[in-house]
Amino acid sequence: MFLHIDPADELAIYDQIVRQLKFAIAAGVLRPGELVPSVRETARQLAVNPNTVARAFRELQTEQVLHTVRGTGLAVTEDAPERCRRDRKELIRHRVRGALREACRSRLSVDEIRNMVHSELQRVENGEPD
Amino acid sequence: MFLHIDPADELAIYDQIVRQLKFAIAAGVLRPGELVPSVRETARQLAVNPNTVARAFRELQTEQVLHTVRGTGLAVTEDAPERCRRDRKELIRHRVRGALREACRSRLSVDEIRNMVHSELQRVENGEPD
Amino acid sequence: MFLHIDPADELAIYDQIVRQLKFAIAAGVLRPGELVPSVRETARQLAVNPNTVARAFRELQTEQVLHTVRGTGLAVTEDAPERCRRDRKELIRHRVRGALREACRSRLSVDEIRNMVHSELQRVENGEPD
Amino acid sequence: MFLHIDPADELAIYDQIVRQLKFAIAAGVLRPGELVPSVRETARQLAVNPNTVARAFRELQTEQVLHTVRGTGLAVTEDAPERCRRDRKELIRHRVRGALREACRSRLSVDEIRNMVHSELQRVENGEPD
DNA sequence: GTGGTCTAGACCACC
DNA sequence: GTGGTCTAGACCACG
Repeated sequence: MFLHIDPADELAIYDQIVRQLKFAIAAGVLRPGELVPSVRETARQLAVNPNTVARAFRELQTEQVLHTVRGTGLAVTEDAPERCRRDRKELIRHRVRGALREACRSRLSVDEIRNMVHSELQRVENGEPD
Repeated sequence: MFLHIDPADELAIYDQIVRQLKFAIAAGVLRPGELVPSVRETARQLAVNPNTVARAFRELQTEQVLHTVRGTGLAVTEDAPERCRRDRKELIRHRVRGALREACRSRLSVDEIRNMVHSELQRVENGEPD
Repeated sequence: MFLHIDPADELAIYDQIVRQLKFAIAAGVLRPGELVPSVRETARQLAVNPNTVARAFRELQTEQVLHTVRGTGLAVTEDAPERCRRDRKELIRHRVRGALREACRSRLSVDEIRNMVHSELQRVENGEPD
Repeated sequence: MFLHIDPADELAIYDQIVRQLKFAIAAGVLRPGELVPSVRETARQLAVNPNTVARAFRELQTEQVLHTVRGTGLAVTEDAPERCRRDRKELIRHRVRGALREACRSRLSVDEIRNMVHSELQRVENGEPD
């Protein structure tokens, strides 16, 4: 299973599911044509409300990342990987930009920002926890 | 006036006020002992409800950044600057960390992350818009 | 239901709610992980405005006594009992100290203070009314 | 000067003045017939708003502790000492009772309350600060 | 004039 | 259903 929910994350649960599924497709873990686990099964494994999973999958259908296969389930679309790779970069870029814009607004000096970014980048590379 | 509300910001209005006031204190624009503009006056200038401003100020009181001077108004506490400078850094660090953690989860390569961060850092330094 | 509002109490309604909830947790009536009654339900039962209850609960969140379970409600945190027991004692101590300090300032003799405290202590033990 | 204002006290300034004046009369520091300092002079010495002092004195007149001496000022009434001694005890008793009632409501055991009261009583006797 | 409390009712996102 | 935010407007005590 490539999904996991972090209840502490400020992101909505359905959004965590959406993103992680996109990331999995972008990374090639899930390939075009493959079926994703059913809403019920996913909800059970993540221990979340089925409505939440359904909402995530609905959103992915609207974005044409998933499509229904009648009587069978939901499958990854042909051009999902391309779409997801594009999205992935934009999502991250948007978040990075937001963080840096706030750093700027707070009047931290550019050097302070640089140092902070570098130290945090190292933490992340090393997989250090909070 | 050092406050302005950005309706497009996803942050709650009261939280925008809280942060900007802290930033102003951290930057020395507002000094210990000074009175902040009254709730009503601030609400008028920002064109928001007085309750919203009151909530922001109340929060700043529980964080001991402001304290009431009875019948007079709200004043900046003696050690607010230190507190605010500390808070500012932690706030930014938390946000940067969140952005980088998501980048990591997205399975972007470290190089891609690095490049993105650097290009965004330059944008911010140059004050380029969205 | 472990909450009740005393309109005669000089304490603000939201503060009565805060304290009673803390006392209930300190006493083990409400245990970690349990959901507290919803804002709307509590407001209905106490016949006060939901905003007032929400304010009380919000305060308990900033004190880390409650935490939100998204879309579900507010739950008692793991270390709330310890926190509440500590708070309870400090709250009472502060109030007792205030009373005795005023007694002292009033230039009542120590013996008079002693006697008064003892007689009041007995009243309270016996549950006598005002 | 027998008056001093504690800005940290939760009691209103005018009430602090009222009580301390009563306490001074109860203790015989101020005697019947004596003039109290003028509103202006008192306000100057305490560094508070003259309105606040005026309110305190007005209240003391209503309670017949002070009375106006035309063209001269405010004087302590004949039976003020008796009145003030009675008031003093009731004020203190009320406050002590309030503290103990809250202690009781908090479900602290009687022994815990006893211990706390005794330790605080000693602190006060020794004039220890907060 | 100031802040503090409370009510009433609306709208939102999330589960 | 849940909590969170915001608006509107009232009332209070204090200085």
